[in-house]
Amino acid sequence: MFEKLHQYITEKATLTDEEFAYIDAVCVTRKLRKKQYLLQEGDVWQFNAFVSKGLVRTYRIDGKGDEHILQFCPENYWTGDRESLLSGEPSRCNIDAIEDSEIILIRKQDFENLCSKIEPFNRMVNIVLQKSFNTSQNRIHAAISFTAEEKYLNFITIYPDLANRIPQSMIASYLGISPETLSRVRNKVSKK
Amino acid sequence: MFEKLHQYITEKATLTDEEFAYIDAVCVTRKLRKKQYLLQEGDVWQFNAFVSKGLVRTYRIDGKGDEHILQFCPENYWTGDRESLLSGEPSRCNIDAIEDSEIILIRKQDFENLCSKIEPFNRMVNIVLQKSFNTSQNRIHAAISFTAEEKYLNFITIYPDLANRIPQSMIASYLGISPETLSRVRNKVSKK
DNA sequence: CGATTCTTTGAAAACAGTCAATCTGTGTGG
DNA sequence: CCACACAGATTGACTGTTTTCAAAGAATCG
Repeated sequence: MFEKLHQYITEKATLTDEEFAYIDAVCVTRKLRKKQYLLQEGDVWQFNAFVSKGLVRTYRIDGKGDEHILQFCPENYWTGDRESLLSGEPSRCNIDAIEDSEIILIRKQDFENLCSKIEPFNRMVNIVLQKSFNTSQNRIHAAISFTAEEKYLNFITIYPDLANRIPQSMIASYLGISPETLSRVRNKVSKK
Repeated sequence: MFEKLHQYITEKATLTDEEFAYIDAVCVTRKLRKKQYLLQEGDVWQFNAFVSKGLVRTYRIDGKGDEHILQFCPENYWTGDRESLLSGEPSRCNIDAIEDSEIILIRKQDFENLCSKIEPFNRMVNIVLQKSFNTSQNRIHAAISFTAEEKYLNFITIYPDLANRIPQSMIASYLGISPETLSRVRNKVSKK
């Protein structure tokens, strides 16, 4: 049932069978069809979510109704809205599936129990969080330093696998440029 | 000696005198004059750094030699380069003082020991990290969604106190716009 | 003060965004 | 299996924003 998550954890920490059993006991699977929501703006997000299959996106909608993508999350990565999770406030984000996906959900309280009960799990989670932070910092650097072309080239070198799975318009949204500009940039780049 | 840090911790966790003593034992103070470096690109960063007084900035230098500011860190916040700290690789960042500052440094290993020895400290650190992540996400949203004017207005509403302590050119660098554009934006805003 | 740095302002150029039309590919229903 | 509809991508022309470069004007610091 939770093989993907076991495999993921095994690569990063050493757990006993009993500890894996603790984890399994609090995991819930949710299947998402393409375009289906995992979280809608206004709801309170209460989970840690591990994507075991597929691909989801997190985005916000601005005053003009435009979407801005904060995160793409493929299999073997964690997603959710940490802001709502931490504050208990309604989320400003939406999460939905770009591909048919499978998500493993662990409730906030259960997750915290796992962390305090299973020290290697706790360490793993902490390192994942630190890496997420670093990833964010690097994205900020790209967003404030790069031209549209550089943003695109950076994206496809960092995420070569994702580039083919995501509609261009969403990549544009993620990079903070218009779909037309992205199209032109790609055209220009391909001519080199 | 470390009153500011004690005060900070006391607001977020409950520790015994003995636990405070553990912390004090691994703290090192460093004073920084304005413009002095705390970290230079190429060096490995090995600390968690608490700013007890003053204001520092973290920035990177791009291929053209331009600076791009990743973080402003005033008193009562943590700074450093988590990327280098986690990987052990040389840092791509510089950290220097915008004002004369006092920094409390805790070596990586000592910090981890504190975390495992003092559970409330560990929890506090984890929450601070989560909040830092959320702050980053919000900044990404601003960077990819907002116009220059919106970025500036957002900045001064989020950091009203910092706005006066930081040269405009640095705010521009932080926002990813040119100093001239920021000047024009401010002019325009002040006329409303 | 004088020197340096920071900020402002103007004009031109580069860049990215918008709007509208066309093209492409995909999937669906007849 | 084809025709059609639909969404996504491309292209062109235009607009608007932001950058760049240069110069002048403030502010700051020794």
